[in-house]
Amino acid sequence: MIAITLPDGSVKKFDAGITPMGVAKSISEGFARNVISASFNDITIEATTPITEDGSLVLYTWKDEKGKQAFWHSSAHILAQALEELYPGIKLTIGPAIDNGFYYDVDFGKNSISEKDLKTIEDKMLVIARGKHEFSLRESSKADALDFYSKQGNEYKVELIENLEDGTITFCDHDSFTDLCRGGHIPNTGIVKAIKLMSIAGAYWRGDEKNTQLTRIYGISFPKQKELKEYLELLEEAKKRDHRKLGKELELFTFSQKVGQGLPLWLPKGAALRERLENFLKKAQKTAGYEMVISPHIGNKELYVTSGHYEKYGEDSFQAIKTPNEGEEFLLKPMNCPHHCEIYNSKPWSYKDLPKRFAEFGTVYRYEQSGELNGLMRVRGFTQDDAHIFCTPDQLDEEFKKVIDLVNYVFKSLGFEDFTAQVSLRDPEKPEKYIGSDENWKKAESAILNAAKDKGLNYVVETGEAAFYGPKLDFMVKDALGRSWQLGTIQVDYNLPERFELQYKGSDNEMHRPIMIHRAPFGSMERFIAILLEHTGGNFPLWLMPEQVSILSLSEKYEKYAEKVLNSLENNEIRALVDNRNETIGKKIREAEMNKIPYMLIIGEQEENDGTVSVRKHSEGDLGTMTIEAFSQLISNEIKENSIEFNV
RNA sequence: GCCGAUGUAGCUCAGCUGGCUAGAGCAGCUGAUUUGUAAUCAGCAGGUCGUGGGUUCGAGUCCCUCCAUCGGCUCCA
Repeated sequence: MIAITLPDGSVKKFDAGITPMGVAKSISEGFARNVISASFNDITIEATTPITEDGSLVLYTWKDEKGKQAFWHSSAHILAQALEELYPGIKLTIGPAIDNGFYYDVDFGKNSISEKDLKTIEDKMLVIARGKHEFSLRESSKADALDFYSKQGNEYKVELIENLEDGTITFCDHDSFTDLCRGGHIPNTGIVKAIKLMSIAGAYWRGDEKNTQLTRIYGISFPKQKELKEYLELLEEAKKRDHRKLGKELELFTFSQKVGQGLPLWLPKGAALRERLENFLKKAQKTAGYEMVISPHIGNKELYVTSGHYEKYGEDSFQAIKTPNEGEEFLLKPMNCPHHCEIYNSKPWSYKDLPKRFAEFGTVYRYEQSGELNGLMRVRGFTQDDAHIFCTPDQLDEEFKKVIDLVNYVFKSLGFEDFTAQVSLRDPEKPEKYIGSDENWKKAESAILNAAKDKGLNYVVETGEAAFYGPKLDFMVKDALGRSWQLGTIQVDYNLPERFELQYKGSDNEMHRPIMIHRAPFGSMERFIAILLEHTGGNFPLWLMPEQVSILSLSEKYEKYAEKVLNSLENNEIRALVDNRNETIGKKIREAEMNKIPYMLIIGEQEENDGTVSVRKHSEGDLGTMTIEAFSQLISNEIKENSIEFNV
């Protein structure tokens, strides 16, 4: 007999060799029908794996993340089988489950497939699934495994196996198909009822550009047809919140081929929105002791030779600007920090002057790969809400924490509750990728980790993700499709102060090196607004709205009164426009609704006589009649309720 | 940059296996209408079908080049 501990803490006795499915059945037959995967002592196992010792068992259904992973991973096996049957001679590589579905990377050799072929593959997969073939894990010796794939000429699987230890290698069989696999499957293929292959993409073997490019097929599957339908509808809904679509509809920004790809043009409403965001941050930064500076869009080559960026920005970047002066070169600035270092260097400093916090909405230009450009999310010219803090080593921890406070304030004010913090450290195995001493890196990394812990941030640590000049703390937010984007960033830098020979006089009357913190709460205005658009669907907080109120006159007869209402609102700093066109009120309302105007004021004879306005709220409807003063109060209350004070 | 897809009026889209002057709705303009909570009516105008080549008696439709956009990969200061 063995003792099995269940998640609720209860312990049950079973004969050795009981399977998770057996345990599930002992709980209830109905529950057992839904169990598709399990983990034993925190190791994922099959629902059919016999258990031979005491331990704790968790059973997973489709509703659990782990269950979904097993489900999708198993679906990848079905995809692989379908591909092998349809395209004999292909080489399979890896096929994992991902957040939303699964993929399989395949080497099609000389052949290639296109999206037109997906339907055929899908149909084949469904036939396999309906066969209700059981997945069964089988151990194999390393020699046998190598032999199996060598015979097939599959160098990818051979490479994978070579990196595995003998005795830990398993294969998974179902139907006539077999694949190298460490496990984590559902009991049989029949549980997969609905399959949709989403897209085809190129993906490099082992994620390295130098390797062969494989064909990646993305798919998703569900235990019920209805769930697939719902998922596809969800994707359609997400498309409505696409910032590119909303940006066009709300006339916020545009792109022009003549201007160049990745170079956004801000339209009046977008520019106004952006200015409002900038002012919001400027105000908080003033409270936090920042000073605004301004630097030019280009800098002499020498500036970037000093900073170390010159050699880093090679042929894959915007090229240097030449002048009539022989040998003179300027670079379009890819970042603001070198300029700010020179601002720091404009005069000598005492430790009593520090910290100095120089802030600038600085526009930078980077030649991002064409395939990487994406609306406002990733562009070639963008404005960072940049600032550089120059401080003494003693001040570093506190300054870092203050920046976290500022970022928290910004995110909270704009309703980004759902973000993750990521601490990016260097890859200790590739020191050649980074500039700066080992000792300084260690100091900087621990400063970040301490601050993140102290501020109670919910963070993950990513090794090898650091900037080449220092470790960083990034704030990641998801877009409408669930893709993660970096917004705010805080980076410690020991390198630039060294390169620019920054210094200050300490209390000991000796010269010292300050430490530099780069930080940008928004990250960039472009990406931040893109994410804000996708989160709000264009229904920004009232204080940010380009147009807060639309005054809709019932007919041209009420033009005078409309103007009076407008003046009165403007006196209260409410942004409003009059719609005095010769159109029906229904049409004016419809257009205002579609333009997401927060409030509509309908005015006609009655309102003019009573000195009132009839208020309609976006997507909510009629709020009734009130005086202009009462309405102004309503607006200012709403703005007040949704804003937070920033204190240091 | 690489893999796959897309590119027709300001916007959203139709145009089947190549066949006469390329269509619709919305937006725009003109006129009528002066309106009570999500589209008033009528008329007009608007496109060298992303670009450049090619195949063909004939190309929006087929082939190639380039450009841009989208989904991924790689990269990311």
